[in-house]
Parts: sequence; C-alpha cells; structure tokens
Amino acid sequence: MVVSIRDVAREAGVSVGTVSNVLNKPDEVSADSIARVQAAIDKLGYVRNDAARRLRVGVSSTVGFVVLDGRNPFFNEVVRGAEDEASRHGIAILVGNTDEDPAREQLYLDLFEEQQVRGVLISPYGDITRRLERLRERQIPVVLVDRMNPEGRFSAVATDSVAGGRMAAEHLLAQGRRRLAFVGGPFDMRQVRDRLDGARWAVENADVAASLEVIATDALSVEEGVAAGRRILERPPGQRPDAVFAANDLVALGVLQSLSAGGSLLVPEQIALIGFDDISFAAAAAVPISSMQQPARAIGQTALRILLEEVGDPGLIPRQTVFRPELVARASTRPRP
Amino acid sequence: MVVSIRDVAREAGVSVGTVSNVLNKPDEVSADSIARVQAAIDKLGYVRNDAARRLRVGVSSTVGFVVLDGRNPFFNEVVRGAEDEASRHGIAILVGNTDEDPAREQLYLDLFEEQQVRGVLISPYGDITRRLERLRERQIPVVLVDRMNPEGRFSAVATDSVAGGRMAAEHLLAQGRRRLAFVGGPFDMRQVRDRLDGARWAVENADVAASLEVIATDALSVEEGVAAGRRILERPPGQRPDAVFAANDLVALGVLQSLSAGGSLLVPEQIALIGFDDISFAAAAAVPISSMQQPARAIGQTALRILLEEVGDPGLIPRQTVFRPELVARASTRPRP
DNA sequence: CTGTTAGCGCTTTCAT
DNA sequence: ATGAAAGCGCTAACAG
Repeated sequence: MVVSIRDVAREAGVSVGTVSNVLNKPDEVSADSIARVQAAIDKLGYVRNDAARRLRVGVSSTVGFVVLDGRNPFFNEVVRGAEDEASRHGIAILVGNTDEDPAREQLYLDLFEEQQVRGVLISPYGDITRRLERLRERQIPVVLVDRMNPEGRFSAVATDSVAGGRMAAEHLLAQGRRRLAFVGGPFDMRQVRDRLDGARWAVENADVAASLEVIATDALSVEEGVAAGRRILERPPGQRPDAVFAANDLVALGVLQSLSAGGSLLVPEQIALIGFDDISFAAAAAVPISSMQQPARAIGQTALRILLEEVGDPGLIPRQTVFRPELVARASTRPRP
Repeated sequence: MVVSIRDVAREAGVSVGTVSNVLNKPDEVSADSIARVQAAIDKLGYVRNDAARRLRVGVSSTVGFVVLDGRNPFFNEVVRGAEDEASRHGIAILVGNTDEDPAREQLYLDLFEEQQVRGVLISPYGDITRRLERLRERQIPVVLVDRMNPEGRFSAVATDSVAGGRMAAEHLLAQGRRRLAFVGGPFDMRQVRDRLDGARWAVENADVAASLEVIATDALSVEEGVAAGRRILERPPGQRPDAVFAANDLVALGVLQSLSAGGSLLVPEQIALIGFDDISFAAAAAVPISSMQQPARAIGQTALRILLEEVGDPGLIPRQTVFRPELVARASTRPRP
C-alpha cells in the first residue's frame, strides 16, 4: 500500500542509498540515476516519510510559533512575515494559539518539543523562562516575538512598547488633552505594562499639568474594549477622560464602538482615541483610529531569520532587535476645532 | 545528551517495553512500575520522540489546515473553532496559508502528506480533487471547509453561498435599490461564483425590474475593494450602481473606503453596501457594514469533528454540512430617507 | 558514482 | 506483569 524508498529503488533498478542521494544530494549522483529514480518516484507516487527522516537526522523542517492571540490581525501579519521568510528556506510554520492561556502555552511547547521542531518563535504570556531554557538545552533555539527579554537570555524581536506608550501619550498631550485614560490589561502582560509605563512617563514629564488614570480590562479584545467604553459613558460627562490610550487596536475599536453607540459620536470632539499596532482595520473604523504602528511583517521576518541563524550556530549570543513604533495620526485624535 | 526511553528504563530498573506501556497503556502495568517510571521520567526530563513513535505507529497527532487567506479574520475564526475542538482531543493544528496561490497549496499538501498528518482540512482554491483523492488513498481523510463538494466525494462544511448571495441581493432590492453591482473575484473561486449566482437569481426572479452588473476583482482583499470602489467613483453619478454586493467583507471595507474618501460619504444614501462573512470589523467600520453572517467558529468545529470521525472510520460516506447564512442589516444598507 | 548496512527511538508481538 | 527483540523508513558511513 504505502510506497517506500525500497520500492522506488527496486523499480529504478538502483540501491536505496542511491535513491536517498537523489533526494538529498543530487549532485553526487549520475544524471542517469536521477532520471530513473525520478521516473520511479512519479510512477509509484512515492512520498518521503518525514518521521523516518527525522528519526534519523534528528531535526524537522518545521518551526513552531506560539501565538498570543490568533484573532488579532497584528499577530496574523507577524505570522505572515515569518511564513514568507520560512517558505524561502523550505520550512513550514506550525502555529499554536494560546489565547493568553498558560495551559495552552505549555501544551504547545510540549508538542513542539516532542516534534523536535527546528526552533520556536513565541510571544510569551507569563514568565516561562525556565521552560524555554529547557528547550534550548535540547538544541531548540527560541526567539521571543513582540516582547523584549531584558535579561538577554533569549533573542527577541519586538517594538519598543515603552517608547510607543510615551509617544502615544505625548501625541494626546500635544493635541491639548489633559485627562488621559489608559485602557488595557491584564497587567501581567509585559506589553501592557510597558505601554502604560511609557504613557505614565510622558504625563509625569510633560510641560503641562495632566493626569493619567487606568481603566483595566481582562483581555485585549474588542469586547473588553466595548465594556471599558461603557464604563466611561456611565460617568457624568465632566468626569470622563478627554483622551483614551488603548493598549491595542482591538481594544480601541471596542472603545470606539461604545463611545459612538447611539450616534453620540464623542470621538474625537470630546474624547480623543489612540490605539496600538495599527492593524489595517483601524484605518477603516467609524472614526479612523490613530495608532502606534508596528512593522508586523518585518517583525515576523526578522524573528525567523534570527531563529534560523541560531539553528545554524547554537553558540550565538542572544540579541535584542527593537523596532521603533511610528505614530499614525488619524481623525480619532484630531484637535478640537 | 538526549534522554531516550532506554535511559528511563535503566533509571527505573525496568525494561523499555514497560516504560512504553506506562506511557501508552498504564492499566496493563503495575502501580509500582508506574510510580518508578514516572519518577525516572521526571528526574531525567524525558520527552517522547514523536518521530520514532510516528515511524512505528504510522500516524501523528496533528491535523493540517490549508487556509485560503490567513489575513481574513473569517478564516481565523474558522481556525479558532477547529483548534478548540482539536485541543479537546490532544491534537494540534498545523496551519498553512496559500494566499490563493495554487503552488503554495501544493506545497502544503505535500508537506502534510510527508508528515503523515492525521487528516487535512482545506479551503481549496482551484480544482484539486485528484490531489485530495491521493491523500485519501494514503488514509489521510480530507474535509473541505467553506466550500461544498457537489460530487460528494469529500465531506464538506460550508455556508450556502448561493442562498447567501440571493438573500443579500433580495435585501438590497427590498431597500428599494435597482441597479445592483457585484464586486468580487476571481471567478475560479467557487464561493465567488456561487454568491454571484445567488444574487443573479434574486435579481432575475424579483417582482421588480432590476439589473446586476459585475465588477471583477483579482482577489478578495481590501486593496482590491478600494480599487473597485475607485472605478465606480470615476463614473458619472448617473451611471453608478445604487447598491454594491461585495463578495466578502474585506472587499466591502475596501469599497467603503474609496466611496467615503474625501468625505463624500455616498454610503448608504447613494450607494448601499453589503458584504459577506460578517467579520467583527464590519460592524466597526466607518459606516457599519451589513453582511451575510457565517457561523465561522461552528464551521471550524464541525469540520474538525467530522474529520476525526473519518479518521476513526475511513469507510464513512462523505457528508455535506451546510449552514445557512444570516442577514445582518446595518447602516450601510439603510433605506434612503 | 553506487551498493551495503547499521542504527535513530519507539511500539508491539511473543515468551516467560 | 514484565522482558527481549524485531523492525517501522530513512540517512550516512563505508567499502567497493
């Protein structure tokens, strides 16, 4: 039923070694052999058994990518970037979604380890340095994505979230806003803390008197954004912030949705709004949303490139690649007339 | 360096067979052995070598999912649904993006076949029945996603695109629109043809005199939608359609973006607009976009469930599961005042 | 350049 | 209930 390299060899009238060489080192084989083996492969419909190959060689040609939120277009762009780079090296990417669930994070890491993936890209949720170190002991390099690794134990590719938070808040202040609110959470997500820290710094070091309150959410989702927006609406108008910095665009979209429900349209006249990531849907929103742009595609590409370099040379010193976010100002933070 | 079942056996003072049994059939092993093997596993940090296991048993615990467009939130929801179901069975999903490229479609199918995945979910682009049949010959079941298989050779889970197209057009007609335009393409995508066919049927069988023109795009993307919208804008106002049915929400978002560029805001007053899929961003658009909702999550779940059933019983007769799309009417198709 | 052959680590008989 | 041993399909080392 199942065609093995043996069958191909018999059909082509050569040895299994030759067939293997045709597959792996064609230049060490005569043209004649190549032709006959190819013919046999086509005739028999042979497909190499990757398990056997891996058992022998010890590594696979897949890279695992543990993603924080598979429904966030930002991450999909990052994956896309990694994929682009991977396909150039004949590598496929196995994507595992954790949805901010540590148990699933574990599950996928275990799976990848069993599968002896060539390397792991991960946008980590909790603190899993230990787990990742074990992977590396097993010769499986790890590159952190969308998150720095201050201790420098792992290579990381990310955007400078602190700078991004600062720039976002500075932009709001420059537009004349003074009562800022940061909407986001949970705070055990490093990116969230960093963005808030940056914003806080900007407010504290501003030339003008301004305040920053925190409106915490349970996740970075549209739904949580909607809920946060409602909480703002419930307040008497005088006590509302005059600007909202959402931890990412999904939250921003949610906030916008509540704030403009019923045609009230408070944005940007009464409340300015800025998000983070600059997903493509931010520009198409009811009120085009300002955002801190991250080079998502480039992040994915770079991460994969570094990963492959570490595969090639395990002794490589981990390096941190930091992209600078860029302000994309749109209608949602236009100054009041 | 790398810990094998042999090392565990030695450490625990049992044979490799027993270790294997502890791992796979714990009830055929004495409690004492289980305890000692467990201890040894923990101490040594043993991780099963999936390649060896697979070589022996012949199947893996992954399912491949060949996706048409990884950046379409609709597909991400479908993947999510499949993942939910998969994680319940200890199965991981390997996602491959084709971006409507037949070559990449091939590539991923080859890869999955080499990897002996447990089964394949696929939203196919071209006609690859032959290729899929070969997979099935190799005991790899295939379930089509988001696309029916009229010949009934494969199980399929999809939304009734013809009905959806019909309902969308009927809705536009009911809002008093008469000059409809279908924006979408390419037409070798089955879903696109079906949606158009449904719309055409509705127009031809309407009580009123109405027309339907086709504005073809090269892909179902926001960019292509933008381009199509521009072409509409270039016409003299009298020759523009008074309603646009976009083949999916990405295209609809693009069309909306051109039509409302420069603050002209033709939607819905002059041109009504409806999309397909009801991705979450449709509701948050500049003008909330009406759409034909597909139960994306349920589609993914169902597809995976059927796939696993076919894994268990390869003789199963293929079945077609069809969901009915639901109209979600929003501002973009509000009747003219 | 080609053929022969030894395992990679695991599961699964088959004895015991 | 446990141990011994065969062998899954492949690659790489070696001999020719």
